[in-house]
Amino acid sequence: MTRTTPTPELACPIAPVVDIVFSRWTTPILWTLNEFGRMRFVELERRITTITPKVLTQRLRQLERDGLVVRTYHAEVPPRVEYEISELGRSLGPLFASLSEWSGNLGKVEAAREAYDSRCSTR
Amino acid sequence: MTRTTPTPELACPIAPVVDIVFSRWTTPILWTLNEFGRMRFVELERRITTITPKVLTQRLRQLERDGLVVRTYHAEVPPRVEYEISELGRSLGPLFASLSEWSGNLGKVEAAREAYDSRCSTR
DNA sequence: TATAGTAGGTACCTAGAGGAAAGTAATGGC
DNA sequence: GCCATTACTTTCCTCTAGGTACCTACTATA
Repeated sequence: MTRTTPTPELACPIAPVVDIVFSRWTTPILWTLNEFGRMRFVELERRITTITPKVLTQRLRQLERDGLVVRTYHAEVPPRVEYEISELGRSLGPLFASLSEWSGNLGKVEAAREAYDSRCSTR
Repeated sequence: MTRTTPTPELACPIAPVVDIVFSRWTTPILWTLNEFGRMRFVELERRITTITPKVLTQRLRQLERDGLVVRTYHAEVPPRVEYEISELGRSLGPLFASLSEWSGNLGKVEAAREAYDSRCSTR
């Protein structure tokens, strides 16, 4: 988790970024906050329908620690907590846009898979 | 693995791309092949120093199936296999460049972490 | 004869991410 | 008195990516 020395596989300079930004749940959370703005815990939970509260809390804490998300706690009667993307997080916007654009190629990936699978099953 | 129906968390349109391209080892493999061109198995193994042959094979097979990497087998005396990035894989180039650029922000992430940790330990 | 090199395959194990379900504190509404 | 709501926390369990270690076939070279 805490890598003090850059590990050798990081001869690849983008691996650390992937580590921080792109995992199963951090990506949907960041994308949602970037797309729809400030939001409460339950609202996030409802948008990212399949996430469990435990995991949502874990990922949000991690993203807050990494400075990508800002958490605001309002000590009210039913507690109210708001999450929003930080300035640093917002700087990922163009990246998300590129990814969104590249997702147009998912059809090609699917086609490649089918071709590969039929090549293997027929022989 | 084989998601026939788009799962609900994929209300986030970039999650599937992340699934295919960004994991611990697929990223360094794709980046290396994109950066240094066609390469043999052992050469990849040596560049990505900490990967084990088992995992390298697994990831290469997956990337080949997804159409991102092309494998060429030469039935020679000591067998020779070459891997290169496909055209589809090459289309990830700009993305990698953006990521590489964003990695300049890793210092900010580290600073945010230290700030967060000191905030928690002092109270 | 033995060793090294290539491109893997196989069996077994561990760690960490994530899922399920229930609990918690505080209080307003019925 | 009881339930609902919010934002979690806790416990327990599963599943899979990845690691370790060893094996394979084939041959050139020392």
